[in-house]
Amino acid sequence: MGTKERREREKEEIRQKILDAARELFVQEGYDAVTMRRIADRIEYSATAIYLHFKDKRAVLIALCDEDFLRLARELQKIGRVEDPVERMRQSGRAYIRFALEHPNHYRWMFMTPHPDHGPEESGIRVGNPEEDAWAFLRGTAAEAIDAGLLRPELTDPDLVAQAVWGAVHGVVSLHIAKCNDHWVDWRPPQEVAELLMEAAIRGVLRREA
Amino acid sequence: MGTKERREREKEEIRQKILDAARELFVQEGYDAVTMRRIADRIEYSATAIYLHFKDKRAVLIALCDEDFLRLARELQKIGRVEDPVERMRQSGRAYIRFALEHPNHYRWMFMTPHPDHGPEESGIRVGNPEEDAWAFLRGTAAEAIDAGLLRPELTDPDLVAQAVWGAVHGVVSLHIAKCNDHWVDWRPPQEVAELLMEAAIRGVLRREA
DNA sequence: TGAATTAACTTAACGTCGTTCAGTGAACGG
DNA sequence: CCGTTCACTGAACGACGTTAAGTTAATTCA
Repeated sequence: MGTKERREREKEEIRQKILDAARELFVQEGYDAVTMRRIADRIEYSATAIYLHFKDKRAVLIALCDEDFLRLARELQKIGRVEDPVERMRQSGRAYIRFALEHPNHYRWMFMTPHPDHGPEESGIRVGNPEEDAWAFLRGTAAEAIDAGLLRPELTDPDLVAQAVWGAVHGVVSLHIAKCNDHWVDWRPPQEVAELLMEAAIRGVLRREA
Repeated sequence: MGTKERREREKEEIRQKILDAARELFVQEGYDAVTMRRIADRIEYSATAIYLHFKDKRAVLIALCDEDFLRLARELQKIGRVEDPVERMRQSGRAYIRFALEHPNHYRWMFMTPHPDHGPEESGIRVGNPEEDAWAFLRGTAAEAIDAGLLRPELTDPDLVAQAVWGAVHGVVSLHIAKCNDHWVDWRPPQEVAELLMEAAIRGVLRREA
């Protein structure tokens, strides 16, 4: 009587096939190439079949990037065991930038594209769990730095600090992704720019000079 | 015998009408609302008429934002007379953020959307002229700060420094534009985040503490 | 076993989009 | 006054996301 279970398993398989096809298109040719019809072609189904597994195209993309939010969180988690919160932040920044440069199309969709009301309810990630939620990891690190008295005394809001740190690395890397083909500017490697900015910001945020 | 001149004048007028209609749609309803057919409706022409004045939709958007690059450059120019380059940079950052928050749709298109090979040749702005080119203004300010010996001695590349500064303000403001509807994060006002980050970065980049 | 139900899937279609092409009619030049 | 040029239009093409109706096969129940 395991027919129901088998059906669910098969349904899950197709769901994953859709996501895999979408990811291939997304990575290789970018957002515009991810078309219901082209996804369907790759998995040898009709375009409308996708609607049996996802509400609409947006849901496909959200599910796709859920997987990548998880991957990002896991990559940050790798360096979660660094003792000094400031050093941990530095290394998180580097990992974040590596992630963005390795998956620019995903990064664009995840962090450079507005998603109307994309609340946690539509996602499978548990908010606040640092193993799944990269933001919780960053915020937690900032809070640790504050609690350990490492930062200047006027810096007491971990959200504010974490958002500033995020803004710094995001700014450098998203500028690079959006405008690296812009010939107005003589671009420097984003890693170098980010290293400079992070180092300066950290120095400016620490309680005393070393 | 001024018929040719009159024709050119009329053509320029329609071009401007197209841009104005496109801007209205863009500001009020965002990128997706800017449709050749909807632009045409507003100016009471057929959609194909637009192609007599612009190569394609992309050209309309580029021309539209050219005007806004100019506006941004002019707003920066207003504070161009601040003596101290560091203070000038601080105020430029604030002006930049104000611009982004006042024109989020334009900002998105200008700085958060990749434009394949958008070189200066397609634009009417003269590269390097700080009155028209905001990037030249920023880079120049960074160069001044370096030349005046205000920055730490290892900072010798004005491009690197200027790109870091740009990255900082861009990061905060673009994160806000892209994700302010994201309920995962308890967002702080972008002005506050940017102020914190800028102040920290500046402090970390100056040669000595005040 | 055979009829009824359910689920997965397809085909056809709608309305939108950017863009192209074959006209049309008025203004212009000789 | 005739031929040309010019701004412009309407219909059309192929793509898009999405919906509705129909088909087919597996499952359930009598």
